[in-house]
Amino acid sequence: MKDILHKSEIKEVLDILKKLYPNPKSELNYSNPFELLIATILAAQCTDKRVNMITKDLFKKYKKPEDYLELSEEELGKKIKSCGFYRNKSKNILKTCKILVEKYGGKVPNSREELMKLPGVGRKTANVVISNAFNQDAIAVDTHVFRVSNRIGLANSNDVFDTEKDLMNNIPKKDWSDAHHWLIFHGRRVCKARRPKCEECPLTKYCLYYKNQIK
DNA sequence: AACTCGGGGCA
DNA sequence: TGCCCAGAGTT
Repeated sequence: MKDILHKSEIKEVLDILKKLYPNPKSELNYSNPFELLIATILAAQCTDKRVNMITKDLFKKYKKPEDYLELSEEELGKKIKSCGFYRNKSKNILKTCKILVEKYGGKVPNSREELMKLPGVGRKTANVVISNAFNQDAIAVDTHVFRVSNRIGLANSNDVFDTEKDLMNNIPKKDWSDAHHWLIFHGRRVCKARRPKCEECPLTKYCLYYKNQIK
């Protein structure tokens, strides 16, 4: 028996989140699959605003995978330094670009399986790319989406894959993209990993985590 | 399952 | 100063 809210409660929760975060558009709104891929790799453990600062400059000169092959790890590392973990990210991006050129003709593959073979691309990044750039059914589960959705009862699993399935079952498809951002915003501002601000949260009426806490 | 990578924003 | 951050790879 899964500890998940009823359909009617889920609808109310989503309505509350919608009002709470009326403008859920991410800073990472790249239409180009390649730029979306690079921006999402950079976004690991880093806010979208900072990634946007980096890519705004980076993408002026480096638009295609081929463009990156002339860069050394040190050179690219310097350009992306402010987003953190820059040595790993630089190395992975250069390897990924090399693979994109040599194996995929400079294009970004459109399947999760192929994307996850690329260095620096895990399930979350792959899901971001296929859902946003290739219009496929997927919900990218990052730490915020995972924590918040499992706390309030939109999902019930300690596994990312099952959380994805729960969310896709419980949220209407038209809301997937927005709900992804609602959960992230709420996770950052209110439903934080440590010291969640339940006293400010309009979802406590429904929240299973809150109900378990107060007794 | 635990560890590593990390500069920068903010209290 | 210390805490925290739109993950992924390695051991």
